Amino acid sequence: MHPVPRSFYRRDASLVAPDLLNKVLVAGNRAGRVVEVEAYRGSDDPGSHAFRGKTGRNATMFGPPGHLYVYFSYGVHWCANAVCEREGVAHAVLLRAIAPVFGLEEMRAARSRGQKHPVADRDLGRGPGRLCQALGLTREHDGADLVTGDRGVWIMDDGHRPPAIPDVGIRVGLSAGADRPWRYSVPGDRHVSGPLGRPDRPGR
DNA sequence: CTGCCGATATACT
DNA sequence: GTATATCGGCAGC
Repeated sequence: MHPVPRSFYRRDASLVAPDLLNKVLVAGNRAGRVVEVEAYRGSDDPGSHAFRGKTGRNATMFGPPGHLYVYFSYGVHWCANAVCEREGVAHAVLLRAIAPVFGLEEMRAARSRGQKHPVADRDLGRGPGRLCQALGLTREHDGADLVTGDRGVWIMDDGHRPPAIPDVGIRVGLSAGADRPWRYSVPGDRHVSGPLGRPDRPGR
């Protein structure tokens, strides 16, 4: 069990993304296995926050690889990405879903606040906003180093390999760049969000 | 299960 | 003003 090294991230996000499947995302005393991701390729990708250049929000994407880019979405939810490629090239991999591994009750407490019913295990980390809520990731984790764990957040390799043949599909919630097949997930895993999490549905 | 709606920060027209 | 890398509640099936 060791942190994924910096060199892992210093590549095109569309190559890093499928390799992140089955890695372990750790935040404090909570952890989950990454089962769904999307690649965003900066200035080459009209679906990327970085397509039109650097802003206050996306500055972390332009920094060195192996750091966490966290942004606020729809004025409601946080979403977390692993920054890829060398400094100045704004590639990133959106962490879309985890299968909870450790700290389930902390996750459930974080996810159930202000809700009618306690959240089921399957829904703790199924979706990018839910993933951040379950792990307690917010603005204060933007820029965190995933290799050194300077803010208690790491991506670890426990020897569990990525799927030999991941499910591949189009990215969720975009209009610009919607045609690019840069969404990857672990086949058959029930913690995957959207159509790929429901076998024999469109999107496969 | 599906579809619609509201919440509302950030970036852009 | 409009769009967005989302989610939860509710209506209806």
